[in-house]
Amino acid sequence: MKITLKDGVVKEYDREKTVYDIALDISEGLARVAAGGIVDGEYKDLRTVINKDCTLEIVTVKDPKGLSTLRHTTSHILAQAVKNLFPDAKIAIGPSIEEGFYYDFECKPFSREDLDKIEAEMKRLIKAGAILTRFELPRDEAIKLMKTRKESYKVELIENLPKDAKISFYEQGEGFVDLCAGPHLHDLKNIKAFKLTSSSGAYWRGDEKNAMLTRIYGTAYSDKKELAAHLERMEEAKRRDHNKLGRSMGIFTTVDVIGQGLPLFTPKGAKIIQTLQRWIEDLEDEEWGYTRTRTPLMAKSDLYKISQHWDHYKEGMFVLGDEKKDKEVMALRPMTCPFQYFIYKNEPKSYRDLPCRYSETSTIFRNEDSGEMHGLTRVRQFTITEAHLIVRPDQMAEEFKRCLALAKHCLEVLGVEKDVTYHLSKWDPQNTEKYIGTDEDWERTQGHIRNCLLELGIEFTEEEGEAAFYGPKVDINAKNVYGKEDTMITVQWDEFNAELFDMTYTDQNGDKARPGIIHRTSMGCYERTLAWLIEKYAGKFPTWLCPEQVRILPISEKYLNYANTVNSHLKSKGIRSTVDNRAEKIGFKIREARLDLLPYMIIVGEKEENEGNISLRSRFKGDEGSVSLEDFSNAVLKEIETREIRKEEVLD
RNA sequence: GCCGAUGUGGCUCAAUUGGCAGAGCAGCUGAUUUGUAAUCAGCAGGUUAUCGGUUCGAGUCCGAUCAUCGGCUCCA
Repeated sequence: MKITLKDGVVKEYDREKTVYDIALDISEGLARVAAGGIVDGEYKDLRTVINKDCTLEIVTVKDPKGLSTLRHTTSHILAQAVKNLFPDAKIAIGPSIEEGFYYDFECKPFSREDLDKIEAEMKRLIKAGAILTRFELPRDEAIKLMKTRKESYKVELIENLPKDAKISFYEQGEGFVDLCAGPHLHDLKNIKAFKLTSSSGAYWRGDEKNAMLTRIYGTAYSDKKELAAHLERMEEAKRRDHNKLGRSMGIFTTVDVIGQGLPLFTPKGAKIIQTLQRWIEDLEDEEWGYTRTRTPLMAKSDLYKISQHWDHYKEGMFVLGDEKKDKEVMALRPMTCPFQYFIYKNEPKSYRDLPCRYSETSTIFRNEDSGEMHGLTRVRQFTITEAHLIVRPDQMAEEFKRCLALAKHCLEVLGVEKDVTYHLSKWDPQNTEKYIGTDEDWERTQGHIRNCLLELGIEFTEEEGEAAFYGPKVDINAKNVYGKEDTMITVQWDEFNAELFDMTYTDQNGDKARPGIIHRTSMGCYERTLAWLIEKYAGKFPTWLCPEQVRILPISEKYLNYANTVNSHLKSKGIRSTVDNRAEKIGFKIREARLDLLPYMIIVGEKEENEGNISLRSRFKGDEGSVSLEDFSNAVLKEIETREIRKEEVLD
């Protein structure tokens, strides 16, 4: 195999030793070393890559760059295989993504059998083992090349590139050429482990006005072992999936005739949500200076016209009545903001009254598109403890930071503070008609939020086009078990609504002044938060959140009285305990309590009754032997009151 | 909303080319009174998501609707 190195030197390599030999050449300055470099003794993970300047580079596929290059090249092989098997297919784009890659085609939908055939063809191409070469063409010639190959999507892509651009292509064997900026693996034999995972539809260029293409998702790893580990992780994720686990644990269900996006919470699920709600409400009121409001679940359309939601989101609202026929048209509320504004406006406010922190556990309704609904994370009715802080301009930053601090506290208590990412959601300067306010308004308010985040030392990214139409916000996001990101908490900086609703206060000079508004949640909506907790803990909730915290298992009915005594003792302390009074063997009762993921089991029989104590079995340590009831109940009570998250120490 | 897949007792799954809807677990009843992950026996449970069509005959074939799942788009 001949390879032209950076400075034109042509070298002959023994294919089996290529990677090692090129590594030697790198040490002599003939090729370049990738970031991450070469790891001693790990030559098996090294791959050669063709760079944009046509140099070869050694990367290790454990590095992000190497891994994404490997996946990107695999996506090109996918394109080639699809073209071989379905010659009418047109190729669109095929990038690497976080867990793998995809490629979009204009083609009939693919079945699993199709994917298997495509995989087989890919394996054949990889075995044939072409060496990739890169070449560049002037824009005109590049368009001509793709036109002769009838690749209209590629033509469109090139036409959107600058007129004087040189367009790069990669040739990857058997005459297949794909438009690509690169880099790519140099040698197809470097693809050692890949899998096509699924197929779906996707709009060309992500725009629903465009054609629906057929997308194939796949993944690739440096070797078969890592691929197998990834697939095993996916299986584990499926086991934790709240939509599966939440249903099988009897936390929620859905019913055809009730409707899509309208989950029903069973006593178990309702108890968890009630526990969360009581905690949040008391925390806000007793420690963070909030007051509670209670406002209607619906309002006349006039209200939403003032707030401008009617213009922006009418399609997403449940409207009661017909605008053309009815004198009064109502809508179920899609948010609580304006209702609380009118609580503020109920009485004149002085600068001394501010900040007003109004919180309400409110149920809101959004008519999501039918394809959007998912488990508990995307529903048409949800409940959220949301607040609106009406504050003086000089208080905005301080209050905003306090909201972030409260959010952080809530995340810590739930044990998920390390699982989130913070985002400064900004407007889209290219799409200003979607937003209220001027360029300066947005730069200023976004700047305020940026400063708050920096002052708190929070790591964050900035996202354009993610703001609310009335202001920028901090979104705190978490990933579900499959890696898909959802917003859990939001804190928004709003300088517009006070004007829309003519909210004022009297300042120190006796003049009317305009307050600012902070919209915020201290924790996500209960549905989504519950989903997140189910997945985080795989159903093994911290004790304070468990609907059933202790189950007492009498050895036989003879000890039922003692079991009831123990139960009464625990209940009197506010511990959620029950007695399993069935005439079953103890092993059977333990098995069921284990499957129900209970934190604590108490076993009582002759020995315990005589000695006046209990035998304890916990989810954390297994069989803990004999303990005094008083010690146990005090310890559990403390665990519940401090909302402790105990580590599991046994894996039986 | 768009592309695709799926839908059989509470759950997991059977049912040959269109030919009697079945099992395990869960449930109920009875027996068993049990010492750290499954005691035994019996009983009951179904308009095969719904509606319509083809057929002598439909869980199976066709159509529509509903729901669930994987994505896309959207998400105040």
